[in-house]
Amino acid sequence: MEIGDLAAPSGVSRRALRYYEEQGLLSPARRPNGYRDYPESAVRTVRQIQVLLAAGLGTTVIAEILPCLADPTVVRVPVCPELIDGLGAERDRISASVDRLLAAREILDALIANRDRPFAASLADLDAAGASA
Amino acid sequence: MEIGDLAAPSGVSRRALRYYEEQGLLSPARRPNGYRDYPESAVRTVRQIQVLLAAGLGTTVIAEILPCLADPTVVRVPVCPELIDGLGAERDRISASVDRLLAAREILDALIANRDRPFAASLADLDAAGASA
DNA sequence: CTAAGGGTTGACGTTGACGTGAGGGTCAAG
DNA sequence: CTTGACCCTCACGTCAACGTCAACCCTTAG
Repeated sequence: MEIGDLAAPSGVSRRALRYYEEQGLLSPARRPNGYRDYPESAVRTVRQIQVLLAAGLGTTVIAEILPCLADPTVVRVPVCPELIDGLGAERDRISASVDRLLAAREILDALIANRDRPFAASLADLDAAGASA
Repeated sequence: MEIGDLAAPSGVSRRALRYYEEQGLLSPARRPNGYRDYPESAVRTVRQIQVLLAAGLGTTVIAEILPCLADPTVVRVPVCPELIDGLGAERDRISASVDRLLAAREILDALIANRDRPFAASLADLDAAGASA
């Protein structure tokens, strides 16, 4: 499939796809005319990339773990060595982010719900989240 | 309290505090010598800012909702008008972010745990998260 | 007096994931 | 054979939340 066929349904821009390739996240084949030729599996890969990017992972880390996620039916995990430790750190970062996101959501919920009443509970939640950060 | 007294325990840099002021998030008084003079309540406010920033809210939005969070014991919510709708949108964004973060964490967990076994369940989770995005 | 360690205001640099043209091939349709 | 819709490769622009450096002032300890 060409870049447009991949971009449209994925909701990701062509520019982003070229950027992903530039960063080593995708390596589409090339047609004789130079056009990029993506396999069907690229759709899934792009979704993986999007999720990991949204989780705050950089393209370089994603480039490292993408091989471990590729073609699960065919290939085995290529034994990522000490990379695992880095992933643990990333995992912790994500967990912390989730906590802060939830705390922020509580604040917003309080603001939305109690549009003209005071709210002390949300501030307590805030302290809890702040202490964990 | 001076800027250093606020920065140190809050874990936020002096530069950040000046930036917050520049963005209208903080308005410390000034000593005769020009030094910023923060009230004790600024500690709490800074934590609020940090949480909301970490939630992906911009400084402009935070500047709008901070008055609604200030001095809950003294002031009442100043009736934020249609701002509430924007907050609802932010809330939804946060919820979506949480979903994606959890999906990403599942991927990482699968990678960490099954360091040499395949993993199909995490890919299903990925599809679910990708569909909601 | 002087050095150390605060503070102040600019103002430019950074980082990451792209946006946005510029300038130019390719290809099926009319 | 030209129009229009794709594609390509540079390559600079953007945006946000600061980092960093410069050049300067204020204050306290020795």
